[in-house]
Amino acid sequence: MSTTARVTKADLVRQHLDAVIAAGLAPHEKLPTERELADEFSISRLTVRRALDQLEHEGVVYRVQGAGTFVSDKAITKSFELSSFSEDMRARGIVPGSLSMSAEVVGAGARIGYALGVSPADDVVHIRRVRTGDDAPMCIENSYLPERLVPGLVDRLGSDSLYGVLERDFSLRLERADQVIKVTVLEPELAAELQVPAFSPAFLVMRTAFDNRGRAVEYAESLYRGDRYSYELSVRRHGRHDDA
Amino acid sequence: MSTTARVTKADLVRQHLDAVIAAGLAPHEKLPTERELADEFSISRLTVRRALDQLEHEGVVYRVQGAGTFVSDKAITKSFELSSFSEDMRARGIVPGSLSMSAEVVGAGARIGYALGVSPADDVVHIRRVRTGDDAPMCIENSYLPERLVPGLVDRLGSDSLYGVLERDFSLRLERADQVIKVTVLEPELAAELQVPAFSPAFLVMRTAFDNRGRAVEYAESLYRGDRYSYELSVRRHGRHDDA
DNA sequence: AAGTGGTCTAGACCACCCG
DNA sequence: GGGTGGTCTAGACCACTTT
Repeated sequence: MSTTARVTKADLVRQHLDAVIAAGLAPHEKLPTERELADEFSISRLTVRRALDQLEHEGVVYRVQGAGTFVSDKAITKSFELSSFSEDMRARGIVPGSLSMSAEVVGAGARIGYALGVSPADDVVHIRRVRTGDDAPMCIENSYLPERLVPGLVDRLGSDSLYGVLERDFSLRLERADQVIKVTVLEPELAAELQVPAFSPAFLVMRTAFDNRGRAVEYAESLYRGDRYSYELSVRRHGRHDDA
Repeated sequence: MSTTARVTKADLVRQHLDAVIAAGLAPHEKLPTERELADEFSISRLTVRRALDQLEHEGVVYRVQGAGTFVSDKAITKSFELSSFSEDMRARGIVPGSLSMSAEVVGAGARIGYALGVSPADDVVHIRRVRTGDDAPMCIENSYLPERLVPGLVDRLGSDSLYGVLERDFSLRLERADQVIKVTVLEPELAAELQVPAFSPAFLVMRTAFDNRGRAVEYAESLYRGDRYSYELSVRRHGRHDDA
């Protein structure tokens, strides 16, 4: 089904602890010690620690040196992830859809070329979509991808998700994205497409997505209607032992 | 000076690699192998991997199994971090300041009490500030903290940063925050405080910050003017070996 | 086939918290 | 002082990419 997805021992421990906590461990209750878990699963302590590292990273548990590992106080809103529009909507319990789509190959031009790190004269695939959530217009999205990385993409765009096509047909897996989020007000034409009053406030999101080799694969500018959409994200303190 | 801040061997390797990359390694250039670095520093490979884990996490390098570790393509907009307003502004090269501040102890009430996980009848410290960037109003911020966690806070609020006081006087270190970001338009009174036209678009940010034990320490509602402020963040694909 | 990163082991010592 | 998490070692085998 999914793509390789090797299950490690640390994964098994993490899932076990997820289940144990969900089954009824209250906030601030103590988990088994790392050495106990290592014995129980007949694995090394380091492997147990990798499982706990991830749970701590997600805010599910916290650790106190010399004392133990404990369940965090609050149920966590899932950490912010790179996700497609469809995944994002489903995670919110909204049914995603698409009103219209057009795709064509055009010259990159200065702005798009700069964002993707290609020459302004290079070809890019331009995809424009109006996305819906529960059948209401939600977002106008303009995506641009270097044609060189996705030859023939325009002919493969069915009703499938763009990210699905990228992974299946081009072995491109997006790993990271930089986003800049601004607020704006909608010009009458765009407001009409989103079925909101002219000059309504909206999010303007500029996203550059990169694959596992750090290559810019997609640059997208999206307008989300402000009355229906919100960003939810979880941030952490860094804690590098640096200076400056 | 700082708070303990033990320097690990992994930290030294990371700083070394940071410097090497900054000194002139181009995107997609190959770093030394993990085994070479382990020999060079006379440490174990696992320790080298911990340093590379962090650099990969920050988007500075990427790794390809069977091939090597490489410098990422783009200068990274630093991964999104929990930071105070002052830190945030300084990171953007803007001088932070404060126009006005008021602090008082009030009853939590339903909404604030719910956000902080305390009784609506409990006391909270309410801090209202108008924040400036390069001497222009940037943000109106209303913060609420459970009085029980920060007794006497109102008397200790000088010109110091709130987060600094929390750590120094109360040993509260904020580790994580959940944020919801919406767009809104500013009522005339608030617009006047931010020195923008009435009904200008703005960010409305609701943030709950937690300490290392997962206790809600601060709930804040902030209004950022939309013409001067933008969110910049970097997101990654998750890759939990889960399902559902 | 050789080399690389990914996972894992069975220990060790240290720093810290608690009874 | 005993137990806990934090760091580290010197190996090992596997999966993968490259030549």
